[in-house]
Amino acid sequence: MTTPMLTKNQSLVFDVLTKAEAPLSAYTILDKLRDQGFRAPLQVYRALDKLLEYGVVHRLESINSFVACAHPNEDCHSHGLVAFAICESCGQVIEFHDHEVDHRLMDWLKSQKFKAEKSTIEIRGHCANCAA
Amino acid sequence: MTTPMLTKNQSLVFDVLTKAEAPLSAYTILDKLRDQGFRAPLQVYRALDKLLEYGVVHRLESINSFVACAHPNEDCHSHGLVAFAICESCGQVIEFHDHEVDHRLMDWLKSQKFKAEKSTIEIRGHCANCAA
DNA sequence: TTGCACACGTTATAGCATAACGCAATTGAT
DNA sequence: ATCAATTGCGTTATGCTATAACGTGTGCAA
Repeated sequence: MTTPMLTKNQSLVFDVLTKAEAPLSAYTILDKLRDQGFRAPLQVYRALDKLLEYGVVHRLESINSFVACAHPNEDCHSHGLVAFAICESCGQVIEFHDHEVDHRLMDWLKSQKFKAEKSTIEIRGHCANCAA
Repeated sequence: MTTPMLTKNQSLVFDVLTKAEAPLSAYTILDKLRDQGFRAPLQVYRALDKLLEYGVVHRLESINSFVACAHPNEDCHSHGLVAFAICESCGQVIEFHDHEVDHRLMDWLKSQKFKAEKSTIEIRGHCANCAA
């Protein structure tokens, strides 16, 4: 998918996520945008829905947060599954794509005649810097 | 880990999950246990915490729900990562363990010097019965 | 110009999870 | 025996996450 022009709200939310060094919750984004006129959660969630649809933002299900895609110029939908390593100390996220893992999972799903639509692969732990 | 004797509350919660045909949210479990004297969410969450710790229950992060482990006699901690295929129509969950996927992910994590602690692999879509 | 699609704003509400308090039972070391 | 530590439990209150439902304005195509 090619990313359309972003609306004002979408741009604001995307900028906040791009500048952040760690994933942000929707409510944290809201707080960061109060000065630009944001007042309600829906303003954030609606922008996020679109950004997710465009593939420029990822949702981290295990921590109810959102990050900008680490591969801005590629198409996240085209390189298959995305995996995340999430540091529980510093919050940093490493994004990663692997065709081997993809294929293996897809083969299994196929053997079960399961039609995959969305996937979540998240590993929580400690990054190189934070691991004592 | 060997599973210790379950307390009354833990047994009640575990039974509900075992009998369920689909994952249940904590609040759904609460409602099903009101007749046995459950009154507050914490009663459910505390039991769930222990059952998760013992490895007899899994949490599905992407749908905020819980399922009994599909491999009651094995030790879920010993066979590494667990993956789930979750049907968005009927709610059915297929649980699955694959060493290939494990190793591939673990190798990558190692290359990043990332110390993994918890993992989430969840695929949402439609099962064989529900896929039109 | 009418109808449609879409983004937006607002209020209210639903759904998920935990903090903080106190009590009771158990265990185990001294 | 007794004291301290641990664990489970019950309750109230609260906080965080997400969406429903309503109405407005704008742009564009038939």
